[in-house]
Amino acid sequence: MSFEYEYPRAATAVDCVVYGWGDGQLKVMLIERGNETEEGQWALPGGFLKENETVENAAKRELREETGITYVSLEQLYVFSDPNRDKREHVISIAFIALTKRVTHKVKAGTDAADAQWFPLDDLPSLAFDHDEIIKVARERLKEKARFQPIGFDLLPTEFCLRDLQPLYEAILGRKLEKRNFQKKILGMGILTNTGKKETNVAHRAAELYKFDKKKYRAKLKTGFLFSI
Amino acid sequence: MSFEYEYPRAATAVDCVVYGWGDGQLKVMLIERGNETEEGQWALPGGFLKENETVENAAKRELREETGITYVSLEQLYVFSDPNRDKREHVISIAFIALTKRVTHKVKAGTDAADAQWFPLDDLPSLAFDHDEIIKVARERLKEKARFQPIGFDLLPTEFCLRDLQPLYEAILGRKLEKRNFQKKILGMGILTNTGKKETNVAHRAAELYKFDKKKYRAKLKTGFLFSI
DNA sequence: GCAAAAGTGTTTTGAGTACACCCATGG
DNA sequence: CCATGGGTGTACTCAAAACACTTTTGC
Repeated sequence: MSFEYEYPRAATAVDCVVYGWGDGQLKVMLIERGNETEEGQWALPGGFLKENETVENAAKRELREETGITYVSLEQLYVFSDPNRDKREHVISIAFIALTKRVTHKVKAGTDAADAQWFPLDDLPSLAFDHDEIIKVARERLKEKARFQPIGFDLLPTEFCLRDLQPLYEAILGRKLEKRNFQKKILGMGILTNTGKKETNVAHRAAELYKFDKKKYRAKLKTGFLFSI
Repeated sequence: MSFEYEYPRAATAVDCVVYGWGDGQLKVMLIERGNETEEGQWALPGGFLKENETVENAAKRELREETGITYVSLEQLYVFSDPNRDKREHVISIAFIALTKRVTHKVKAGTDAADAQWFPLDDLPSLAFDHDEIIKVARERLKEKARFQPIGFDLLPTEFCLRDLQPLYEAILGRKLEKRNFQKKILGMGILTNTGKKETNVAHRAAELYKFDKKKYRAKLKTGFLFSI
């Protein structure tokens, strides 16, 4: 079967930069390409847009199919359209950033992917296509975004302590933060709820566990509040 | 002539939300569609991606062809990919935001455009496709972007006075600013150069003319400086 | 000289910074 | 009872906000 058009068309693909947080490091999910172009190379999860599908749905679908990852926050990152970015032909890629809480969940290689694995952001293998470029752009975006949007909570478990949050922000922003001021700022925003629970299995005073309160956050937004680190 | 592919492909288009500043108002450039789908409707300048062309170049080309606008700052806005956004078939649109200094320049309708015209942002005609949605997203982006990036200077002539800059920012941000504090903040940033020249033809004390100093701005950025209004 | 808008001084407030300290817990 | 890290108090600094004032210019 084949499809005919009056004018030439570039193929449309989606690629996802999936961030996770584990072992005190930012991580990115990569797949090892199966029986296709650039076989055996590590690459971002992604694939071609199907008929009558939004790019958002394509990204969700590919992520599920190739890595088993499902509930994540997805956001458009950038469009990469250099005619030579894919050796085969002109393929434009709509890149997405995804944030996930579950770095330890079972990752399952699927369709088109020989393997799927988390890699520390600062120790990545060589990548297929222009995916190193995509990751570079994504890294910048993550940093910018973290300054003014509460994305830290998307990378941590639902309940977390401030001792978990601070190193995460330090990793994203690439600089040290002062404990006291970080705590005052975050708690002072009034967008966290104290669960009353405490950390367990630590050899010192247990930290309190908080939850991000999306309702409070949205309400504050409407009154001109700006999250800012 | 026709083009055949193994799988179905959506068509790729680009659309530009071009902002201008004139008569104390934010304006958007629209074209009246010629001999095509939705003929006679007003729409954003844009069109289909050509073979081996980046989306950025396509946007530049369409802008030139349809409106005669050339040197502008262009930036990716968002990808609109609802399968029903175009009645004909699945067309995904890569939308761009463009800023231009020259609201009064000669606008020339060209290929595929019966007419091209500036419209005040708050008094737009009904639009083809999902272009009202695109403009809505662009409006939000402009506001966000203006908070932390010096885009105001892209909308004003190279030389301008603070009296011009302030109402522009008030229009973009949708709120009044205090004269003294605005001036202190902008000049305090150290990214403007006083040209030594003054306003002319005003019936009161002439304001000093400034230039945005891109070099100074870039240098400051490296030292951690953040533009912020 | 008067109207109009440019341009400047100054106080108050609150957030960000830096540093020092007390508290709870496991071993 | 001590090491470890959680949690708190507070002085200092500086930018943002609010408001009042002086200066320049055309008519």
